[in-house]
Amino acid sequence: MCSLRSPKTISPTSFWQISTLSTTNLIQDYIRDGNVNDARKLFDENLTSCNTIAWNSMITGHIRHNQMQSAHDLFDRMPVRDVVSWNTMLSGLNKTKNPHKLHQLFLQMNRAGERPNQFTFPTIISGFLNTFDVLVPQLHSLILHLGLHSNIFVGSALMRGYTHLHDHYSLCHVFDDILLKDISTWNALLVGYMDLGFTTEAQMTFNRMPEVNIISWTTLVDGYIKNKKINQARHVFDEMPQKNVVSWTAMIKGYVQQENYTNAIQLFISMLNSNTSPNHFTFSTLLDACAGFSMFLLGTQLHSCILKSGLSQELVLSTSLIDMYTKCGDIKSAFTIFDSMETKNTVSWNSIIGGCARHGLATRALSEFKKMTDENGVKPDHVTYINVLSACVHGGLVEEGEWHFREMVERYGIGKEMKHYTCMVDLYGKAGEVDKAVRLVKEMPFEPDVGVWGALLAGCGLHSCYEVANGLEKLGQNYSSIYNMFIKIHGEKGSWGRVVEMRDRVIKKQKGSSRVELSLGES
DNA sequence: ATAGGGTTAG
Repeated sequence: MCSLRSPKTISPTSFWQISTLSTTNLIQDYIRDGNVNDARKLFDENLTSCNTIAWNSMITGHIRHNQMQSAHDLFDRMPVRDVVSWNTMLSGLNKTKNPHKLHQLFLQMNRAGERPNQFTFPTIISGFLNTFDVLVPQLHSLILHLGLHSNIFVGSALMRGYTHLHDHYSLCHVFDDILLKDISTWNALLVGYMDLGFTTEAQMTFNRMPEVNIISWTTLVDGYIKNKKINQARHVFDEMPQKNVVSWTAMIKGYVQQENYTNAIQLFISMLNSNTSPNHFTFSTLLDACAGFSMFLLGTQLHSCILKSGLSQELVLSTSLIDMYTKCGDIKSAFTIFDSMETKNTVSWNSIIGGCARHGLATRALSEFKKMTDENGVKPDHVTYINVLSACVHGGLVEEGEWHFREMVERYGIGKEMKHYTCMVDLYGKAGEVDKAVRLVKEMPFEPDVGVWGALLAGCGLHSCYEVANGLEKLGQNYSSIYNMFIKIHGEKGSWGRVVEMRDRVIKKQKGSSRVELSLGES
């Protein structure tokens, strides 16, 4: 018969165990309530008696509050790490979107002899997507080796991985390997089929699913949109038993992509009428349309809606608004929003610098860039430099442009992309240094695209470099839109025979020309 | 104490 022990019979060791246990429980309670500070205080006070569970809980608490550095410090100081400690750290790194550190920690885990389990793989696979996609089959073989392939979470992660690799066969294979499938598993198959362009298979899958939820419906709608079948998407959308903000936004986005603004706006109004509140995704999508097509009035109306909705502090939305205002020609409003932002990220700075460049405010663009990097310590990315370089183009600042072109690589390790070369070619071309532009095109590690040719020829046209343009003619003949530039140059020279010849080629080749061609040479 | 599906910005 078991009875409660009297305090007298408790030995020092069990006392120790009890106090450890209650400390651990208290820490867990604090963390569950979102109170990291008190948890940490208790943890520090009882540091020597804390067990691995207490350490792990404390790490989880820091990660939940985005205190990755504190989490890392604790992890490094831990006397004993178990698989949960490693998994928790991995998921923390995954949350902060740091694939390289994630990769390193995973390798470290293996080196330390800790065997990954069913919690490890979903985290690392999702973190590896877009960066280490190639490792998916290797991870798969490790998973098979450890006998984790039938796990539902591991399987779903693998399905996403193979979708990214466009491996239709393995996608189905992994799906079949999952023993007990739930609705998320089926949804992952839907996404996979849709992303790989198998709309029929996706529809068939949807039809034979044991149950579907609003995510399955939305996946189907979005999948049809991604595969450019807007009418099918709308058909499914109309059939939906209920809709939420995500499904409305997906459908609106579909129309925006089709440049069907009438339907997009009508749908937005129906959405409001159905008592679904738009969120920042919805507004962002609509603002993007306004920015792309200079719909200033609609843009300002959306701005009012955003102010009323209380979403105006959202970083993404402020950035979309800045972009809309600069592209609609109202740089002043753009700055008003920009200056009122509490936190700014790289994209926010990019949109204001790009806005200045577009408005010909080269000096302002460059001073904002200085503020961004030197005063605020925000790291520029490849888009920042496209904007900085195009500001230099507008200002005719050749030497400054060259300097930034070098700094980009040497100081920030950003690789030179075609767009950056296009800016430099444009910069040299406009400044009359056509020879330098030609040299740059020749030493560029890419096949020049239509933008590079356009920039180069615009430079030739501007400075009447007949000889250079003529020498380039053969090279650029795959691009029909280039011919207009030749017509101008030949015309200036009075070579009317060549003009007529070119014009004939333009007519022959320019069938189905698009907006892109009209905007040649502007970037 | 740790894990997976659908819509954002240049």
